[in-house]
Amino acid sequence: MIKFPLQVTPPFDPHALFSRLSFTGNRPSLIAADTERQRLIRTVRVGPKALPLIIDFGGTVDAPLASLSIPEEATPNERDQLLEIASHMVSADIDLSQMYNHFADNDRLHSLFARLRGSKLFLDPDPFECLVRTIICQQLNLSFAGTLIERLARLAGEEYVIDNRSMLAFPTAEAIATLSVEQLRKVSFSQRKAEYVIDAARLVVDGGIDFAKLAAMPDEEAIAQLIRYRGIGRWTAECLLIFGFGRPDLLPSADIGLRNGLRKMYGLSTQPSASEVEAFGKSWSPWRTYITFYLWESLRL
DNA sequence: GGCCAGGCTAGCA
DNA sequence: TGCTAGCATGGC
Repeated sequence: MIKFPLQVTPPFDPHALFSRLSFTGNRPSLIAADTERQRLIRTVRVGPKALPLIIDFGGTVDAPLASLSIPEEATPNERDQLLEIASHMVSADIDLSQMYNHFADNDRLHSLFARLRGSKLFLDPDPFECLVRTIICQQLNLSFAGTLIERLARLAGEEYVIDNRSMLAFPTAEAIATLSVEQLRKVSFSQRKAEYVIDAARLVVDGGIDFAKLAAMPDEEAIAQLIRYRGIGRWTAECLLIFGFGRPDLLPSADIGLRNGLRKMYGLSTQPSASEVEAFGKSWSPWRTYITFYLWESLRL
């Protein structure tokens, strides 16, 4: 492996990222997290090719250090893409100090920010993986969703050894598109979830879903395009824009985690409805994604 | 054992 | 347009 520095805008605290990974049902076969060494290991796709990468963290919250290790045989083009993907995954360019300053006189948000200072979203390396992961997560506890994601990867993804670990590459759309509903049923997917995942892969393969085009659209236009497809509702489209594209200002108002987080922050006796969430979140632009993320995070503190 | 889980669809009024 | 039963399985 050959190592390159990875610039990450401070403040940045990688500890939050590690504890969050297990909380959200990640399996080490997909993303290995070595908390002691502050090291993340996984494979990502550059085109159809799966390439391993290792991200190491260090430094301090206000002067973070990060590095990216990739295979020596990577071409210059692959190297550039891997650097871009790694930077995207750790939300390197996000400047949290702007958000902290923007809401400096909001007491509730201020204390939320103080407890989670430096927490950044950890994004999926590519939108297809994000879409499939999100569909699997629909209406399931995250732990079981993580199990299903690993089983899907075992059925259709390649196996690799990285850093002396046996790892799985997240499958390509082409590989998932060739699976049968029965194969997924056998590993505890529901009938519908199996259909949604395979249908999504086929849509990506045949160009019905074009991530390059979606990436160029404003949030609402992209959501409108995506929810035309069976199995992709508003929440799924919003999560794709958040975790796939890193869009900063989405409020997934139907999300259970967000509603529970709001309930906790405001000490509400019942879970707020989606329209109440909208009302709460009205003043959070242009940082609604990150405030949503901080409310998710607040649930495990 | 029962309720819930970082929803979505189809069917109905 | 708005509402809701049903989905399916595992975690707690």
